[in-house]
Amino acid sequence: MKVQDLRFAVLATDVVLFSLHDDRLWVRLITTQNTHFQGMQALPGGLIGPTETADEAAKRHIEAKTSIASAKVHFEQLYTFSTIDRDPRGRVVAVAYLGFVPWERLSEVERGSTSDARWSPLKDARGLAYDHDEIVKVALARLRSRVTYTTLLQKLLPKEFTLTELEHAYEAVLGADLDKRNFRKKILKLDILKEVPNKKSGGAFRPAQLYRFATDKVIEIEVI
Amino acid sequence: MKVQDLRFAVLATDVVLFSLHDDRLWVRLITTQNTHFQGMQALPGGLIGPTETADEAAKRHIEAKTSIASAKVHFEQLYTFSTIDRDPRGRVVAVAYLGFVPWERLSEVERGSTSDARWSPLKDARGLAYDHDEIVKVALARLRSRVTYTTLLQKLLPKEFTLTELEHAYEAVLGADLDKRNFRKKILKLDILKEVPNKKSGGAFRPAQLYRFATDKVIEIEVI
DNA sequence: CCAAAAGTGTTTTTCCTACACCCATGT
DNA sequence: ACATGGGTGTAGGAAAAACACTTTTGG
Repeated sequence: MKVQDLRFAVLATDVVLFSLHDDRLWVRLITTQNTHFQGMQALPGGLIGPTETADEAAKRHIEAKTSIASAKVHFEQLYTFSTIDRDPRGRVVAVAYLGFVPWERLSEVERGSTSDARWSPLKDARGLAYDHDEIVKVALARLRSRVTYTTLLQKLLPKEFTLTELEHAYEAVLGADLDKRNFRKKILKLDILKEVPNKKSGGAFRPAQLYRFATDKVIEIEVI
Repeated sequence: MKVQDLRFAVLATDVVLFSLHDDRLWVRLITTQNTHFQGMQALPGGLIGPTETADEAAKRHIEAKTSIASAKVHFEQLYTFSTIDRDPRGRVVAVAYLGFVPWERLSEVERGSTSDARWSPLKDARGLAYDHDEIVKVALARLRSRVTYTTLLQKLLPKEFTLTELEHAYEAVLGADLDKRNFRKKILKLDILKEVPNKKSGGAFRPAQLYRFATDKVIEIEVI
């Protein structure tokens, strides 16, 4: 076997970029240029270059394909998909990533749609090109799992938030209702939140205390 | 950019193959052939071929490099390492796997050492070639984490085992002592074990009840 | 003063923890 | 009969679950 023959595969990355808005999970989708999947929706992604890591490629393609500043996005490696015929153009091995961005950090243009990219409610994100339905399925399972034993949700929330907003975030991701009083007792006892001086007066009702996470790092916690 | 330039990387797989024996974790190591790491120990692994998935390559190399039948091994994808200079020979992206094999299922030759391959206590597995120290570190963290919320340990135990053996397995992996009575109550309440009719009479003491896992599948459980 | 979400406490039940002795067997 | 690991119960404390009313604000 010649060295050239060893380099048979193209390396790519695909990103499942999540945001949380309107008590629902959203995913950023693009319109694929691949003629085999004419006009279909797909996950943003692209090739990994000779001088960059998979992480760097994921960040680069998020910027290029979805017009969202990658500095706002928290990335985690998800899984590597290496099925032989997953791309009809040839052998492409994809290192898939999870991305998380707080809706509140997005600019008007980043929230918007173009003919090339848009936010879609997660539950409508089906019928995607390639094996991207499968990737989204794995992504959601990983997200749900990690949310129960880490502080990953902070990457989907603004810096400051109310306990009700945090509870709704858990409910949206887990697809389950939580008891308000028990949730508050539990989350405060974990000692991962800091009260901030300000309150959020959102309308014709009592203003809510704002909190932030004590650290920017995603850490392991007791199970929610 | 020409198509040939896109195929710059060699794809490889490395396997952290664990076994449990003598109340300790062991890892299968090989002697690397790479001249840059002359005579050093490394994880078993090798190139991914044009007509196989990463999973298939991991299985193939475990057979070829460590003389252990891959049918006995439970594989899980660990992480993909894509640092640019991780292999001095050129760009190699490695899809790393965890492997688990019950010591009791190994044949005499599979348990043994050759000049090419051997079992090493996990805590002695340092100073490995490439970035394999790092891969082992990630592997142990993943193993410890998964053991607490899944039935993964079944892949390191024989089909039938006593509760004491199961407890010792948890203690070896987690590096912590557990209370015998509380452990038994907890694990039995989870309802994942089946009593089998036989007992294990190991010597000059009361024979122990044998159990097996109710299912071969690794499932999620409450935290141990 | 009304609508809307914020915020709070108690009781019951379940689970966790700590801890020590008798049992069945082989030699 | 003794040495060895197998096997069991209980009490006290902590955490989980279930559950409803008062507070604060804007309109």
